[in-house]
Amino acid sequence: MIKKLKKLGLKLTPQRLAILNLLEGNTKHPSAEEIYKQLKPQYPSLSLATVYNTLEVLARAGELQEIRINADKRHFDPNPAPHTHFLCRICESVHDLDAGPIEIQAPYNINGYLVEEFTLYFYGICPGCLERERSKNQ
Amino acid sequence: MIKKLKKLGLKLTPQRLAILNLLEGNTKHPSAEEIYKQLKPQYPSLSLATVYNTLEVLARAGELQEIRINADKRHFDPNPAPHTHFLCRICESVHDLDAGPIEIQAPYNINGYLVEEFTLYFYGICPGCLERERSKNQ
DNA sequence: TTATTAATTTATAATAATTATAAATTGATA
DNA sequence: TATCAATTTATAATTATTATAAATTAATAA
Repeated sequence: MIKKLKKLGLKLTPQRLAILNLLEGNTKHPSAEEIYKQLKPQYPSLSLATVYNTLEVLARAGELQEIRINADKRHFDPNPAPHTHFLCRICESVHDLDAGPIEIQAPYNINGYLVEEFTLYFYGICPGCLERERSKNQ
Repeated sequence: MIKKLKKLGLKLTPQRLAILNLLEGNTKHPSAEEIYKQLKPQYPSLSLATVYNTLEVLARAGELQEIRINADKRHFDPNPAPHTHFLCRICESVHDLDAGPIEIQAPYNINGYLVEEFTLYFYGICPGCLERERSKNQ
């Protein structure tokens, strides 16, 4: 990971390492604000702008991916490989969701449109909220 | 269309009729701002808030659909039936794009997640911008 | 080890789409 | 035609994100 940053010609700053470290293996798909709030106690000088800058740089370098499943805010996934996501409309959590093989392979041409990438997002209710609803309605 | 509004218990206002009329058969997928600017000359008292309110009401009634393909702003489509869209990263225009049959049928359950709806968005370069790029690079 | 410098961080302001508010207006009904 | 709830309107508030510019710092070379 450190090697990757260097390879990209990026400076190794404590802020970047902290953000990378927080995201490593993280399956919660946090927003920039959430990342900021979680790191702030440990890095009191941390600025929200730095979080945005770092996420932007890392996303452009292909080290993570931005998830635009929520109209209100972006979420971030340390796994840059294309895969599908699910947004719960009750608790607003974002989950990985394997919907089986998806045959779309970008880039390709369709009706004269050059398709470079695509997003497939699922919306509904997550298992936790389904359970909670079930308990309530008893 | 007028019948539909009445059926929904919605008042028949000139603003609503104007917005519906503008969208009818419109394949440009305008944003709220664009709808507002187009109608303002003819309806000088029109407020942007009214455009948002009306679009919200009509979308909730299933008379049109919101397209969240662009991170910056929503677009609106008079066709409420599920179909796929394309966003050009050069001119930012939104187009209908038939990507062949999509087998996903909401609602259904996958891994304990209740999937109620999904979106499939394509990103790339539209035919017009491809042509323009081609001319430039000659 | 230290000086240099370009990259980065930081605090803060700006932006822009959307939503909330509350007063004024109006469509639908009796 | 009067009534009233629904709607419109102007405007302020909200909120995520981006821009700005000064201060700081990581990396490099002397």
